[in-house]
Amino acid sequence: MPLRFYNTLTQQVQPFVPVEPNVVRMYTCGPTVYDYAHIGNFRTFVFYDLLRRVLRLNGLKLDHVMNITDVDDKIIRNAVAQGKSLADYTNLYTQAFLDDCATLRLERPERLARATEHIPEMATAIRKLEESGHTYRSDGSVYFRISTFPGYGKLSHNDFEGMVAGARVDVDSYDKTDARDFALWKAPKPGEPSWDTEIGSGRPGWHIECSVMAIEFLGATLDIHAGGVDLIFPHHENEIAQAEALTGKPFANYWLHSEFLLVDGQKMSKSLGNFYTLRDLCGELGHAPEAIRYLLASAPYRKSLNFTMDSLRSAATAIDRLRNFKLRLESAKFDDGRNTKIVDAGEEAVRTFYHALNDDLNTAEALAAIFEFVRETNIAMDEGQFFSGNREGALNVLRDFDSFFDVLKPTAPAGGLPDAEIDRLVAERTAAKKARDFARSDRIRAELLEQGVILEDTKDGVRWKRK
RNA sequence: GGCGCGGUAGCCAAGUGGUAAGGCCAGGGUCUGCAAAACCCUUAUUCGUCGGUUCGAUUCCGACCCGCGCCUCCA
Repeated sequence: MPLRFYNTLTQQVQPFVPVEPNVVRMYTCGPTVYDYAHIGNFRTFVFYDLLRRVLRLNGLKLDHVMNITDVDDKIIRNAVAQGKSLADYTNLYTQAFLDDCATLRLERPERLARATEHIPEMATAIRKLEESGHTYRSDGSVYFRISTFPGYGKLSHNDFEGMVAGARVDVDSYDKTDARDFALWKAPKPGEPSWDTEIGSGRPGWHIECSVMAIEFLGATLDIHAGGVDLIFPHHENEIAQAEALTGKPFANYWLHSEFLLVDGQKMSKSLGNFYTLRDLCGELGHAPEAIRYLLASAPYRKSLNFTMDSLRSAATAIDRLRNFKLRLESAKFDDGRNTKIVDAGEEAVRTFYHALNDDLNTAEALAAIFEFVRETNIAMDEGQFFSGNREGALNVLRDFDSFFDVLKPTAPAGGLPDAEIDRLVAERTAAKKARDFARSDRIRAELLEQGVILEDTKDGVRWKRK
């Protein structure tokens, strides 16, 4: 199946065709680095990662830009409150964000763009918008006049016609002339950071940052612009207005939006206080990053996903099942031969897997295909119908799975026994067991368990894994 | 009020105009010195409610009920 996505702009699932064959110019809205990101935020960042992977699976080369908003009201407020410079304050959370992304195995975009490093370009864009009559000034701030952009509302499918027609344009007013008008440039305030630019002193509004950096790096028309659904209005709507007023060209061909992570049926958010950071979950609560990644990836991105500790444990168990399967494939002894039914099942699973991913990233269906294969193959192994010639093919199914989901490799524990030491203890226990010294063998088993190592006695011998 | 999303088993969650994927939990079993682990099996006559179209609807249409989100910053 050719790759296809649901496009918020057209409200339809459409085949994905980049402007330039084989290359995808993509812009995704990144974090505002005023605090640690919570896992609701990371649902969207995981979505970007999956999006990148599915595009590459389709042979497309990526040119992906993600912004880091390192200047905004909250950042300024917090930095001032802590007596820190803007840079000191934002560097801390930028690094934390990047570390968290690495923990969740998120691929790095080709480019990360920090807003404060592109202020002159923003000023130039605003000047051009002023020259073409899309703006007005008020108290040193510059506002975008949405009545000058007829397409306003086309992304969020809001009809602002009546409002715009009825708006009285009062050039001399110091207020916004229309409730929907938004700030491109904010006047400097005492005690707050500001930049001297060709349009005067001040700092950029949030929306202009994305439009300008996207155009700067990727050109007037993007293939994909993505973000969370809460950004559709007003952020992305405003981005379109600015960018298209500036270039006269469509800003993005495909708009992709991920749904929220919910807690007890409500949006996870800082303001509601119902959030967990990655550090909360992986630190004191002891959850594995892979489980979080799996959970966030397991439901299709356009469906809101209810987060519970149960679902997180459930994700961890599901990963265990896959790891056990892999371990069994690698360690069990099989008779010579090859079962073509298993070969066919593997091919079918992989086919269904990719088919589902190409269908607007249907990760739930993709997972189902893999688990079905796992069950079929386990049964074959139980019945002695799985042979050495099947091993490689079955492992390849898992490799395909993991090149996308990326959860099979356990995150290395800090400290812990080295492999060689574990092997030694296992051998010691096996010897004790053979001598029917069960007290001793049980003691070694318990010791290893305490160190987070689980032993499994199988008919082909003992194997171990880390918890 | 406008716009958008959703209501499928105990929980999470796919899906199709032809009779309900998958994961977790639970129960049962295989294996085992005992365990643990692992593996297997079982678990929705039913898809928010009521109408309509149809040979047939969970799937299409209409109405209604409920939940959530955006409309101010927000992934």
